Amino acid sequence: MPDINYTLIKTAILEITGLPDALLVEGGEHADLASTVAFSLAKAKKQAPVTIAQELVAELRKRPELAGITIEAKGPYINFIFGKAYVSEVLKAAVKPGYGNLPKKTTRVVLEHTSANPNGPLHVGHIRNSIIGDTLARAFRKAGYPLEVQYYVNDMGRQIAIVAWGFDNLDNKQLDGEKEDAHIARIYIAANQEIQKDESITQQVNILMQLVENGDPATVKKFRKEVSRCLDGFKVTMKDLNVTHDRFVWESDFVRNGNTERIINKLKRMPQAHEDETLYLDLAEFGFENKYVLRRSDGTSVYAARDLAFHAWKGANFDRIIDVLGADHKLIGAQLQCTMKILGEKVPEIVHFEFVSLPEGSMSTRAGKFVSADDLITEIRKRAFDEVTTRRPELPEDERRKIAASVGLAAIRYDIVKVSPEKSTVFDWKEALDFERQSGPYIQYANARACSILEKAGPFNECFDLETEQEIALAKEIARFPGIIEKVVTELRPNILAIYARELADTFNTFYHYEQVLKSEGSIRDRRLTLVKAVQNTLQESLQTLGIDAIQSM
RNA sequence: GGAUCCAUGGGGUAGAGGAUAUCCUCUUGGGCUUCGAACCCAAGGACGCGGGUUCGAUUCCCGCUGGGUCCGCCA
Repeated sequence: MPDINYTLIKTAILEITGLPDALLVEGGEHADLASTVAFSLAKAKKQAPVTIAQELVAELRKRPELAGITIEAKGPYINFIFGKAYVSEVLKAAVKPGYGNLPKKTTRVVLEHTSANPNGPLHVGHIRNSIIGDTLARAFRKAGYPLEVQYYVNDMGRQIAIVAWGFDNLDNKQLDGEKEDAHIARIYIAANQEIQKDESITQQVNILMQLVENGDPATVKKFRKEVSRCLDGFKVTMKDLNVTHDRFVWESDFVRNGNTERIINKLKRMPQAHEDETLYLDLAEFGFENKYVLRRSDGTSVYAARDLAFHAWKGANFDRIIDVLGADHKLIGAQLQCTMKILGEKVPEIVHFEFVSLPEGSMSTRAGKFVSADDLITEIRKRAFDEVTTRRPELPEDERRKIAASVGLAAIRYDIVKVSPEKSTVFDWKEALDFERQSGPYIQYANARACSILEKAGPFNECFDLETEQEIALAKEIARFPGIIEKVVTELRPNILAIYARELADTFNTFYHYEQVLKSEGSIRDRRLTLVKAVQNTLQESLQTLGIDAIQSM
């Protein structure tokens, strides 16, 4: 949404009509902006909306500040079409590096994402979290926010105790070429099978959990070793996905440094607190029917208590807290928010995404039912390499491998980020491996094509005066980019950027097929090259914000 | 049982209180001695059901149906 024109038009309508809302809507193919105020004035003025629209247009046209905008009534709609000066301004901004960067902010943001339990490799559900989180992180940085991205390491949960038990009691050899996280999953799955057979093992696991909570050095060391190994595996996967964290925060630190105990003591004094065998909060007055347990009868803290301590710490160090969590965390997320609020602490904003399941049902690390992100990455690179080899047989192999890695990454990230977080999805190998058409590679291709034109063109004089319908349509699409970045960070919906990037590529492809660039001459060639430069820059900025390589050749 | 999210062409998806509902796939028909066909153009096909709010609802509210998720001294 073009800010200056939007504001001018809105102000003018409000002044003329005296209404509280200018009822501005997207003009679609009719206009750049439209207003439906004529409808709402109809009853008060006792006139037909069509008549009112015509009168308003006459008034609006008298306004000097709207001189550059074509204003016309079409039936009851008032349409605004922006002029050439506007388009020139857009182009001038869009050819510059960093187009779409928003003014620097001072609000310190902390964003937590992925935070998968270190008991097995990241699977295709976890990476939905990673990719939504990482894309949001990139958008926040582009929007000018100082940002820290954190991974919360759950290193003292029951699953880790089960892993530790498995390493102590089962055949724990790492297989040849087996990645650390895959190794841990294998032991974890085996240990769970043993527990199924022999319930007394649960008792041994409980003891391990008590030991770790009390800081028994040997047990702490054991837990930490396996958790670190698993994280090493995660880091490889995340590097392949171009996902980065600034800091890994360990859950056990919040027990060790006393923060958990401190927040529990504070919570004990709350009217909602109850202490019998366990310590829990009754949040019924806020609509939660179950107990919010903080401490077990054996005195150990549960996840919720440590999570509260973690969030209190985040609140002390940052102005805005954002967590990316799966739909399974909706209830505990809401309880966390509720508790932080009654404590008078900063309340985190939570971005929930719905589950990724397999055609045969839900994924489960414990049951060994999952598709690992590593397998997906391996497969897609293989396919991308074949595709690159078919299209570009003349390139040396290492270059084809590099392109395949970028294309594969684009396919995975785009496929995941393009879908609204609130939609649950079913993982499908065939669709995941299809990187053609409505995909990341499609957008990369548009960028590569624009790069190729610019390279062939050589030096040219920038010209910002566009003429044809296709040129102007493309410039207006380019104009939307900064507003898209703004929208992503205010609505916390990275899919908006994914859809925009695809639409920009669509518009460029249509332009490309309608208008000659290199074969045109003089100022026509100059202005079209300028436009190609602007769209290339915008595609590149969009792709980079999506965490996708804007490769120049593919 | 309670809570919560989702429901758009055959399949997958976007969108928004307003003008002819987006894109991919699919089917059919066109376009490469070309600025890169991982592309473009044309045609076909969809807002689950019932109420309500509104000048106007596919979009907001309620109910129903179907599906996901959650309701543990797990995390």
